[in-house]
Amino acid sequence: MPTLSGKNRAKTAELCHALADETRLDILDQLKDGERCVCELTDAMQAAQSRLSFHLKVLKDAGLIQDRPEGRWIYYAINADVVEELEALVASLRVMRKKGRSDSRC
Amino acid sequence: MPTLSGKNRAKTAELCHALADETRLDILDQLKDGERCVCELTDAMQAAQSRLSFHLKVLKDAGLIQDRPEGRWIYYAINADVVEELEALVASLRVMRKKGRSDSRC
DNA sequence: CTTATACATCAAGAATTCATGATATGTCAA
DNA sequence: TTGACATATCATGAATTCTTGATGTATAAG
Repeated sequence: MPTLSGKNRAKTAELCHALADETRLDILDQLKDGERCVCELTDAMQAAQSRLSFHLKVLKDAGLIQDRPEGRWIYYAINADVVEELEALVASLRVMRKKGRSDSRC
Repeated sequence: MPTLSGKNRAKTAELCHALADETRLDILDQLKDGERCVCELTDAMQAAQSRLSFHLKVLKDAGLIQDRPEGRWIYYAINADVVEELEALVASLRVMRKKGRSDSRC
């Protein structure tokens, strides 16, 4: 579970960093409807193969996508579990309704 | 509304980039329970003032936080609207249940 | 066994991001 | 008006990230 504070904070930052690039958002948009192999992505997007490979690795290292080798191809798909964790993370940002100041002062 | 594709994609990347740093996650964690001025954050966290100011600007430019000047202090708070937009964005990553391959091929 | 295809990885450089220390701006108090 | 405090901004350098083109590896077809 990625969290704002504590020992998982670095993992949270890594997850968000994986989302912080337009090429990678494009990839996720392509994967939204199901798995795709790299050559399909290369066709659909305007990106050199090594560039795609680089970004797929960033997404995979962050845990956002999974790969499934099949013969000569490797199929990538969004990791549904991590998406649920992301939802929990964003939910933790919901502002407390009590606008209450703390008792600290400068 | 930040989206995966289309003209808001850059805004989405900016939002996620703002979340992709441990110092900024710390700041958001501090703001979770209500607004704080910079000096309170400086006390609570282990960060030089100029460093905090830099990261507050990143968060503010991305729309994640708002500021409210009051006398000599500036109070920062999480922007609830943007959090809701983030929730919608993450929801759009939910995997379609039909694992169906598309009709494309390599 | 040779060749083509799908993909990963590497090396080098450009661009961006971040940290730090110094300086600037504005507000309040004495 | 002088000085202290809260905060922003700037300049510099270090570190990280991204792109590109070249090379490596595995698989499959002929």
